Amino acid sequence: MGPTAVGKTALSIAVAKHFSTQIISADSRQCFKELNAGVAKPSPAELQEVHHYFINSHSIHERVDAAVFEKYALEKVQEIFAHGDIAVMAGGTGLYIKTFCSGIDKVPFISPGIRDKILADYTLNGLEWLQQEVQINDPLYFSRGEIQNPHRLIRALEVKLSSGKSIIEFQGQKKAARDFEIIKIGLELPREELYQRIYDRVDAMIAHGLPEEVKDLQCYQHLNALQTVGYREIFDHRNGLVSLPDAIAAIKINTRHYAKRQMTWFKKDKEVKWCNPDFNAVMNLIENE
RNA sequence: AGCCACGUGGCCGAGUGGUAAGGUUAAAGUCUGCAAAACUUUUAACGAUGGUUCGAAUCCAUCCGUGGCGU
Repeated sequence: MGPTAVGKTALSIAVAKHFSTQIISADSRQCFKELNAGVAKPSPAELQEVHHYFINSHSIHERVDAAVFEKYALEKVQEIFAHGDIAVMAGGTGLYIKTFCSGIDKVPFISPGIRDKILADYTLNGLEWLQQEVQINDPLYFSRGEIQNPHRLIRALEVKLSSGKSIIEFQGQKKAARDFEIIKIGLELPREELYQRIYDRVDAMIAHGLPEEVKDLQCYQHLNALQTVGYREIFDHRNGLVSLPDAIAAIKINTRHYAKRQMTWFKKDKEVKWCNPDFNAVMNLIENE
């Protein structure tokens, strides 16, 4: 794991080849086959070298979330273990990695209708309405949860309306047990170097046709999968809100913010062993475990 | 060397006499079903000098700077 552009892809391929195994990507955007120029997937040649799961495996029209990933990745890791002892996971989506490693609290199934209704009402009536609904229906969450955060409020509300119970009652369940060992390795670079790599990557994405790709996806700009750094900013440009140079500058800033959030997330996990994105350094960490 | 306008935090920007909105950047952080998402916190400014006034970012003068017009 590690921030975007730190060098996870190349390193994970080297490690997977060393162990003659395969890779499960843990990236919430690279799984979409419709997204290419903006999400820094492994190249076709790299995909040829080592088999990757969760790359191009889903469509932007499907719902993909942490629970979907958990189920998918657990299945695939068993397939890999059928042929060997070691599997490699590589990615930057902290929540997905966490869910794979220790599970996610089980919450009863929620019918799609409930969520759609809440979303529609929220879009129409705004945050205050949402807060009121949660206050009325789930005072427990309202007193303890993040009441400024629409996502969390919507989640709390759908769980309450669907199950009759507060989402808080479902939280804090026992961590899932896994029947394999996990070694967590974090890749890091000095901030300045990482930022330079981010800038270079963004310029490369533009050169490799991100604006054209975005053009073709514009009719899907409302989909969650398109709420993605690189795509949103170009949508803004295409919608006449900003110039292309300004959009590119915004992509660089937003990618930096993203990288920072990733580092904040990963740093909290004390099980992570940190090193530079260097093959020998990583192999040392693995052998010491 | 004349006329006009302007000079507020890194940037944008509100504020015409009562002690400085907001946005953005930057920094730090939160996180169990949209996570490349969403959210939270923090820092910091009235060009300079002098004057009027109980009180000036707001009014006056001079200077400095920027832009425009003129020459």
